[in-house]
Amino acid sequence: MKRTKIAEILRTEPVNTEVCVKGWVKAFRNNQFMALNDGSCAQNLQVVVDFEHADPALIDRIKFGAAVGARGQLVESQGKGQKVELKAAELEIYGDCNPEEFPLQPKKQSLEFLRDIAHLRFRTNTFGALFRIRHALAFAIHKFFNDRGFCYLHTPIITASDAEGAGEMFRVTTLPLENIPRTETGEVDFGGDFFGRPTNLTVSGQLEAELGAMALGEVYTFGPTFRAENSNTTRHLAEFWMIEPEVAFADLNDNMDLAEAMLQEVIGYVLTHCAADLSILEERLIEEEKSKPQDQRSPMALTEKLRFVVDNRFERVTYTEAIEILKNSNPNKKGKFQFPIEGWGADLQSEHERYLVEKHFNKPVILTNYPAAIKAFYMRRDEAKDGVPGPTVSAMDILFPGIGEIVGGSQREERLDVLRQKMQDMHIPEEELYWYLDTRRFGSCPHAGFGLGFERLVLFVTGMGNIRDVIAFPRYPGSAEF
RNA sequence: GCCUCAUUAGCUCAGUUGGUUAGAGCGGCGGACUGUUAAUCCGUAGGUCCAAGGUUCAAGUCCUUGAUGAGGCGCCA
Repeated sequence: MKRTKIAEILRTEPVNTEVCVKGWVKAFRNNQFMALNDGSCAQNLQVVVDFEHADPALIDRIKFGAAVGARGQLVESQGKGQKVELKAAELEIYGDCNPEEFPLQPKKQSLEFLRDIAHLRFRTNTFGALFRIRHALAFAIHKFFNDRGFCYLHTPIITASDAEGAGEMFRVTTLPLENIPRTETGEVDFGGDFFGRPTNLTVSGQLEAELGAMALGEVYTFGPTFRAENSNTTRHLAEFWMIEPEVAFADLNDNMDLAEAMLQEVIGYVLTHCAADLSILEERLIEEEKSKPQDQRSPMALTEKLRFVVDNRFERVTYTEAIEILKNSNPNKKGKFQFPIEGWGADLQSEHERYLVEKHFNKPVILTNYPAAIKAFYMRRDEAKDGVPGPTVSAMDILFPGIGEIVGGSQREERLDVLRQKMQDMHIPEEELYWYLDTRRFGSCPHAGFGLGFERLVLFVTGMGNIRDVIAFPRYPGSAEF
């Protein structure tokens, strides 16, 4: 008999029909009540076993974690806690699960322990909910761009340019590491390497996305991204997924509008489509925060926090205005900042960003028009402005409470002469990026785009604390298990 | 990479000023019960106290080094 997914059964409640379900045992109470979960939704289906007439050897194999199939009548439940249940006429054990060896237990287990058994943590309620939400977010992002006529562009994962300036890269090579070929001058001879030149894993698809936008108009990438930085934080991964839209004939304001609309729409999608999964994570968070002192608990529950982000405009502030706010802030005056605000020009530290987002504005903040000196070469130089001490670029960073920077983007420098000058100033070799400069030579136009760290978005939406817990198999310094 | 903290049963943790035989809850196992909701009740087993050195009559406890983990910072998405 064809199996029906539990999500389908709980939605349609086909009482008094015969159904077949297959899943994993979440609990077996009273020798009689099996809670079965097949991953299609957060809820379990209660399967009632006729223990008086069933084979005791079979009953004995119904253990936490076992894979089981059940066929029988779906009936209204006699007990409280569920509307319908399955009266099992036939049971089949697909895979036994020895409780003496199975690392998971039907109880709360720490996220750190579960990270060590990441191949099994999908089986927990928390990670089941989390990965369904992660999927919904990914889908909502594609839907958002598709609805607006964007073209999904697959940019290369292996790249030969190391001039992108987005951090340390992973080298890709087929050269024998135990016997590296050298040139006469002793340098590594990449002539015999697979691509005949040094190559790396991509740190960004942006430059290639710009090429696509210069013809397709509106494109976005959504792919794996790699950074070989020795970053040990709850917000960094060596392998993560990034969304990078790029829009022709768009300026910084269009860019901000797009990013804000996208974040609000995809979070809204999860609120309407993943209510049960969200409430599992919300409960988990509330439980976890019970052990924290009152003043360290979040002021809003998870769904309330998400609703707030969806319903309120993000605060848009220039870097120059932010410096003024920070300079006059209480923590700065009282010397509470580890890095005091000296004046215009320095990059903001995370304590400053946190103050702006979590204390001063208490909502997502878009910081714009940063000093040119602390931003990438491809960002568009602004016109000089009264009250702004130095040159700035049309950059924007979106800061979220608890996460920090979730989006980084800019209007791009479309003027060939200005771009070449900046590359020269920042020692970026023109010959390596001739193809990038060609877009400015032939039919250049104003355009803008941004990068969204997908795991940071998942982190925010699920309320998890560590980015290593929102990707199935995290890669970070010293860790590439599974 | 830097700073702080942690590592004791399968899991989560307690362990006093260095002092006899190392404790709990949950989980496991055995049994009872049988409309339960992380079922309940009774019983029971389970330990290289992260590793290696050191101090001491005596180390889970103090010191040194290392490993692993967590949190913070930097880099950034």
